[in-house]
Amino acid sequence: MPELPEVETTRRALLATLQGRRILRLVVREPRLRQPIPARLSRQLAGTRIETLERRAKYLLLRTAAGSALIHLGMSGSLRTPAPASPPAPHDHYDLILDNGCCVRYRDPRRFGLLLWAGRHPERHPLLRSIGPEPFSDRFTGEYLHTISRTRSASVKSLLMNAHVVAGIGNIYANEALYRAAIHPHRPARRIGHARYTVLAAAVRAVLAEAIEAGGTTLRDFHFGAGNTGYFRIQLDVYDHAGDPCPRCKTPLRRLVIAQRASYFCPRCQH
DNA sequence: ACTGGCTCCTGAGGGC
DNA sequence: TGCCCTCAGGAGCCAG
Repeated sequence: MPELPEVETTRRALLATLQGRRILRLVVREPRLRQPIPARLSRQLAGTRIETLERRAKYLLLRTAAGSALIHLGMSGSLRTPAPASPPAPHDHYDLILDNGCCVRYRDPRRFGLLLWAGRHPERHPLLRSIGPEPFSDRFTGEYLHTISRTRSASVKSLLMNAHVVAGIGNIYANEALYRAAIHPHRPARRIGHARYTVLAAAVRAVLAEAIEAGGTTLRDFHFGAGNTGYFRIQLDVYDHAGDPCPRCKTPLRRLVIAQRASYFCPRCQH
């Protein structure tokens, strides 16, 4: 499941392939993603030059001279550069064909992803407009979390996973960051003080940075992965480890469902 | 203004 | 071995 580190790794892997190239055409085999791929998108992209590939939250922004396309990988999406002339596999929904013959191919079995046109000011697009600060930005601090949480009754884990509060933190890294910060996922957000939020903000950045770093080391597999999903994982301390001993204190880790999401934590370390 | 529940979809994995 | 059922998850949307 692509979280922010996987999206960032995809961006880095594809940047050199895409930057400065002209798009010959977009080939759509299956437009039915979470929203349909707009019929006019092929026309909007054809012939235009790619300026850069950026990331905002878990969205990729393909910036071209004509405007930006918005790409989301959903739950099971991946972008890869298949070997020349390799036929599309099942769930390969679209290809971006470049002027040097390169092809960037999107695969997404569950079709939760998106490919949309966002025009010349993608930051104003409804899907991007109200997203919170990036975890690596100066705005994302303990003070920010403390301030925004004063009036909220939701759990701290729900707060972390709320894209309007902070961009790009999914279930896996929310669990891992809370474990590192020794905060119980179910604790009401308003009942956490400034100092602990500072620890949490640092933990969020650390766990994401490590995962991006790990992604960098697996870039080759990620590009051309034959048969594998293309995703990677850092060593996760708690996620999907219910019953295993806590790495810190050996107490068996527990699983709890919070807001429909599996939550893993150490009942002794986290409070 | 928030919050939790629902929804899209398919593949993996457990149980029998 | 094989079938069936459940579950997983990103995030927009909706109702309360």
